Amino acid sequence: MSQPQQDKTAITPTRAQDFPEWYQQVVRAADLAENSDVRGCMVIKPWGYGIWENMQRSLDGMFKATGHKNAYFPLFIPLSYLAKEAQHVEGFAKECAVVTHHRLESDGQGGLRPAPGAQLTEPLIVRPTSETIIGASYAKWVQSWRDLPILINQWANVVRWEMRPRVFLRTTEFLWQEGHTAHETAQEALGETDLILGIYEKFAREWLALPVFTGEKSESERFPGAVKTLCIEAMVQDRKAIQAGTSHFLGQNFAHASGIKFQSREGREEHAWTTSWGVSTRLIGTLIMAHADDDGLVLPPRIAPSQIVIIPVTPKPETRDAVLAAAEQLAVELRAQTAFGEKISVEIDKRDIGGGTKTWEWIKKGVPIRVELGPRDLEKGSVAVARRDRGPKEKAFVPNADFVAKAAAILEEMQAGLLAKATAYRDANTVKIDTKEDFYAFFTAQNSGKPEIHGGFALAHWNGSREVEERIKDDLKVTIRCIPSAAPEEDGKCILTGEPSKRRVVWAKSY
RNA sequence: CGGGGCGUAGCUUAGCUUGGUAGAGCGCCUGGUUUGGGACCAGGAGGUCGGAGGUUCAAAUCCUCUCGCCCCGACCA
Repeated sequence: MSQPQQDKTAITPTRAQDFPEWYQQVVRAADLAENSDVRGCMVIKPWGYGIWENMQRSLDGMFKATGHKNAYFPLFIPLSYLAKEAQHVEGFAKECAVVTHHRLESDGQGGLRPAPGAQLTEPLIVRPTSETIIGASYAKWVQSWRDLPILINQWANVVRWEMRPRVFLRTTEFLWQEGHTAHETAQEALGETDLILGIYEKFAREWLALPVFTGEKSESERFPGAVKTLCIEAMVQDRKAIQAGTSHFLGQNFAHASGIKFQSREGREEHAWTTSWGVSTRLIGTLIMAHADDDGLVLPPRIAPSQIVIIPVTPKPETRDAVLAAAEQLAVELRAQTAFGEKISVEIDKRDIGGGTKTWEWIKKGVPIRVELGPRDLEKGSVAVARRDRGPKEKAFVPNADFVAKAAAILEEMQAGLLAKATAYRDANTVKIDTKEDFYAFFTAQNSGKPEIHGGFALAHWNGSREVEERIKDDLKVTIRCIPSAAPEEDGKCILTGEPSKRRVVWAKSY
């Protein structure tokens, strides 16, 4: 049966029909990334990588502004380093790629095999995270309290051999930044952990248009080896939670493991207090699931690789050159405008393909503003402006100069609109729950065979025990996403045991 | 690693039960007609049917082994 035109969506299935499949289709339709021949490893295509570059640039600026510097440490970590921190080994040993040889030889059948004579005396692991190898350097660098703090970040790739990969959300190799700092006192290190969490929260809100809960992880969700893990948690459109960034206070655990010692102001030998923190290409997956719709990606203007695309309409060869020249001129004028404190980014799509196809490609890629410019517009001195936060057919004909003058304001309005929409959605699906029955009902789908979108964030009391968490996880696959830092103290009863509790925590199903 | 499923053109796949040597749609290329719009018509390129072995006059199809991928669980930025 053919669908009426207005019901047709660019992405099938829709979010409501099959959210995970919709996600995959958006990644493909927006030309962000594709699976490679290597299991769990993706190829990030230019449009996807452009988003990552913008994320890098913005975050990097904020790290630098708070005194951090970039450096780079090895991809390979000696196996023995990982073993230095007990919790850390337990957390990562199961998912490590291991390098055992340094040479290949012919296997006599036209193929290659690792040369038996070229076995490494100590295997190397491909970093799943760099605490241990960076710690080894810090141990050499730090002698005195005067050498502290060390505030370093690195942009790198890491490998975690996960069981079930999913593009951007959980890939075997992923790109991230990992900050590693060492401090003289616990208090200073805790301050660093908070500072970074604040940067992550600000970045999520102001750049990604994502409202997030900030808070601390419960013991069972903590980073392996950390004393305290802070996080930002976002809600996406299937109402699940996604951990979008973490900032860990590592106490002296890794300093002991790596031997980061210094002589204090009092002349005593002490271990440094360290932190580590990171966000990854998972943020791109988060962005997609939070903002995209049934016509494809919707990009917050502040993070879009191109904020405006100009689509020249060239129906007749005789007007083609004039239209292209006008498009170039419009691009120059727009690029002179400033939005969010930076030059507006503009792209002209001159490809020789059908106009409709071209328009839909840009809708699916989520470019914030599409501008059509054709011969009739030239005569009238106007352009046709379409916004990604409005319907695909909706366009406004505005005088050229007016559009140039208003472009920045439109982009900023769209950015604010996306945040408002995401916040309203998050708030509408965040509920206080006080009884076990309500809690279980909230997280149980009506249709168990093919669960519909359900649940959300539940703010509920908890007795603080690991047993309750595990019970709820086993029953419902629901976990504590964070113990929110902003939540006021409030007397209540644990959702499961009825024991007294001082504070509500955030529960949700998660990615 | 347990339990299911699947590997046929760039993508989605038909054919396999009942062996006779490969078909479609989309995409791609060329030409034409269109053109404020995901258009239409015509022609064309592209496949050692995941790999190896076996049965047979003959294998995408039957048998054995092997590799890879997807889904469901435990784990995770």
